[in-house]
Amino acid sequence: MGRWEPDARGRLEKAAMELYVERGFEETTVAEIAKRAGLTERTFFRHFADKREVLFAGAAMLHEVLVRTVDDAPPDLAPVDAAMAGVVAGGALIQERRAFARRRYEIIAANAELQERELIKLASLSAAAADALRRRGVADHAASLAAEVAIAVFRVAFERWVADPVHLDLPALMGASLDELRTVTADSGAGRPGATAAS
Amino acid sequence: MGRWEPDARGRLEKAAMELYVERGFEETTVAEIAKRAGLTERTFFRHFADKREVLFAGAAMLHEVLVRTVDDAPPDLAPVDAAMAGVVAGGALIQERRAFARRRYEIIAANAELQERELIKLASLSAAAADALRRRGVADHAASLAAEVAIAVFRVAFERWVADPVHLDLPALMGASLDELRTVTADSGAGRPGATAAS
DNA sequence: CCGAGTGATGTCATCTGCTGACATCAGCGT
DNA sequence: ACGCTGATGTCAGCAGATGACATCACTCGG
Repeated sequence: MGRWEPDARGRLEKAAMELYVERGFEETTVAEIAKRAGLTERTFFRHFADKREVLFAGAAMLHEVLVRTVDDAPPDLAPVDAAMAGVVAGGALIQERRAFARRRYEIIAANAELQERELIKLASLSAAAADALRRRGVADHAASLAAEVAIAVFRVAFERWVADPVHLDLPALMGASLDELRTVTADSGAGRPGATAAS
Repeated sequence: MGRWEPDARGRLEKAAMELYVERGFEETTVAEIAKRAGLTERTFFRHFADKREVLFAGAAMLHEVLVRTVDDAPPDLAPVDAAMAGVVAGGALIQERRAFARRRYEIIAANAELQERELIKLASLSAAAADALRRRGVADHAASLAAEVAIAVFRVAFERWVADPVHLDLPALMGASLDELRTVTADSGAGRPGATAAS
């Protein structure tokens, strides 16, 4: 038996989630989290860079899956479709943790600081996807744009998914959102692919 | 003559910008800013919600111009084009403060906390643009998507603009980026507007 | 079996961002 | 002249975050 109870990090994560739900993020102090986990404040900060990070540590897996999927996508897949494959894979992952994802979303939606952190995580996902596309030979700006589009679709689809208890299939919602984006984005003088009029 | 030197807020802003440039954002304390402005720490927080907000207070104008432009755009303009008109107007505004915009960008680029704030400001811009589009009768999700696309174009074009001293015309870069996005987004089986294969 | 080293944790001290409560005082209107 | 208002100052205090150092079970070489 160890000197300490095992899985300190896990206990901290659990305690933090509970408290964030019970009384809100701002109203929860790190000292309280640590106490509930049977640890000290100092130890909390050894496991998580800051109070917010508890909710985002798991995002590393998302990052990894997204990048790997883009890397492994068929080489002839168009940039946007490759990026979409990545976010769809991420969506599948999220769907597996449906209950957790929704609780987490609620917490984040209730606090501006957390939304900031969420946005920068999404931005870093976008950057990673863009890098992966460049690795496939996609030109610089095209890669950024395709990645931004995919993440935008991800974001919009995810919001639809959390908001609507009927829509169970996040990847499907992403596909639908991409279709919609293509319709919306299509040049108003339709049928002229490539052309544009940015006035 | 007043009891105090005039324009306390302006002095704080100036002092903060100077110090952020001189020694970096993190390394600057609010007490130092206040001291340089001839005021107290407490007064700083009466003018700015937090240490970061100094760099973002001016964004209100951008917000306003963007929304007004979308509202005033010809009613028959396609959603994406209306949103683009908004961000292009914003781009023109930024271009007028070219030197400031670049200094500010440097400061923000050097600090993660500031990037978080920047992202949430952009997100709120996107939300505002989407609302304006809905006011024009654009459907819910289409509005979100068109706004997200416009902001993505804004972001990418802005990065090109700051990075490259040769490209002086931000609005033009935005137009070009939109074209590129349309090319990238276009269905790979080109010429079939509306169709897709999100496999 | 022992002693040195390691790694996770605890303890303590300190900074800094931020906030509430209350005091101060010039200028303004009546 | 009087009181109100609004911008500022003063003071006290909490919470997040970090550095320095102590502790102690566990491990591994001898």
